[in-house]
Amino acid sequence: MTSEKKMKENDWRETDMLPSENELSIMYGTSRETIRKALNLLSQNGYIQKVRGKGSIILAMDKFSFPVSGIASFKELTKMLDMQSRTYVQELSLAKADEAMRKILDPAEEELVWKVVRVRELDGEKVILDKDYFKQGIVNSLTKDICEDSIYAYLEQELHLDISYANKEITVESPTEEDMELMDMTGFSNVVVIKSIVHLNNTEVFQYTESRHRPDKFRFVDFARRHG
Amino acid sequence: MTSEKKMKENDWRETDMLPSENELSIMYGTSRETIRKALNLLSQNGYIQKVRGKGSIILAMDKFSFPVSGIASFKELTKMLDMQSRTYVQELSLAKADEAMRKILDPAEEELVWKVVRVRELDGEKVILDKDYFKQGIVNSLTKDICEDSIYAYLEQELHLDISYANKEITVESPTEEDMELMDMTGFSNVVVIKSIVHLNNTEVFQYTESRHRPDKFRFVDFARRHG
DNA sequence: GAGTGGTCTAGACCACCAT
DNA sequence: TGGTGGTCTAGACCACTCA
Repeated sequence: MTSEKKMKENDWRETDMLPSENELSIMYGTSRETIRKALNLLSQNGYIQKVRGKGSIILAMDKFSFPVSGIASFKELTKMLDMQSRTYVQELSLAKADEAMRKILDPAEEELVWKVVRVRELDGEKVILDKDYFKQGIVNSLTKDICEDSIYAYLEQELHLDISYANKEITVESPTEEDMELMDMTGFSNVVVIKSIVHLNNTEVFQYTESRHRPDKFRFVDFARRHG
Repeated sequence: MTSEKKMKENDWRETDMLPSENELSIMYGTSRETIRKALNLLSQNGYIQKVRGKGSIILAMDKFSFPVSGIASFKELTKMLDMQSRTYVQELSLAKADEAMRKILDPAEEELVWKVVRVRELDGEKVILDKDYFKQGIVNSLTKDICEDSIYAYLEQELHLDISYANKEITVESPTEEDMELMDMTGFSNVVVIKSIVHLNNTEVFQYTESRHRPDKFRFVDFARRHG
């Protein structure tokens, strides 16, 4: 376990100021540079704010806000929000990549691509349509049970895939016929579309995802800091 | 100038692999830890991908993608995208904060709040409505000329404000009467609303902004890495 | 002036990747 | 096995804040 992780475990929320970096390095029996790396992580994740000459301020956290910006799975999110949810697997197929998918996933010659279409029900309403595409060279087998549970848990815990980062794009579009068919769209004339290209640790693209949300159920929150 | 900045200036785009950290530390005559801090910045900003045991991979950048995630001003964005743009100052007033603004900005007793409403025209269409609120204790004076040019350039270069970070929320809402009045909304039944609370370096809130976009002109791109 | 965070150093050990 | 990035150290100097 790294020192960064050790730091995170402790709770200083009672006060509004962290001990100084020198004090912390003594308290944790580690060097100041190591403490600084840990504090920078906390700062980047929006927990503290460092001010030169003064110290590190603990930021008030809204417990009901959560970062959607990271690579979080649907199952985690509903759990966190304590929502009634169900997942319906609409399609699970393995086929040759079409032109668009070939451009994005760049599969090997003769390599097939998984297509998973899932409908998410929140509090009794079908409000999210997830379309995932995986390269078979990386995800060899996939079952309906896995798709109904959590694909990401399977990829990370069973296949031990080293998932690295995603390029994301959020836009607002008109609903397609598929959207209107599979989601409860009466009274809504737009969908929010989140397109992600997910990379492995070696930068190889292995997944493309299109998550289509009914606009009233969409919310994007960003608390992350950009600079130290 | 810090070493991090020195590093960024150089262009290694021709190849697809960076020299090793040891080589770089010799080339730049600096320590490996310093090189590592610079590379971590590049990694967090999506320019490179570090792989243990191998090296640092230079990621292909789409020149037409740009991060909206940071605190970027409208003027910078239109310049970057080379778009025809105009800004109309619809309202510039100084008044007591109402209930909602008091909760967000937490002004001092008797402190007034600037309200700026601006309409953004892109390629001849009014598609963005920006509503900004500033505490007068921090922004003493504000003119129509400043609002038509760039408020942020004024705040940073003239007032030397130390702007730190913003909490952002993106949702999709129904247009208000004001939206329909001030923007070209015919044929559109939603607006994308980006709400930001902007903090100074000492964590004090000094600005609240609501940026309301016609959905066809909204696009949010995120290339930033979450972990090293 | 004492204390704070910001930056940098020269060296060390480790886990991982390639050959 | 040699090279790579990941982590950590003990010390240094600086810019800034506050009493």
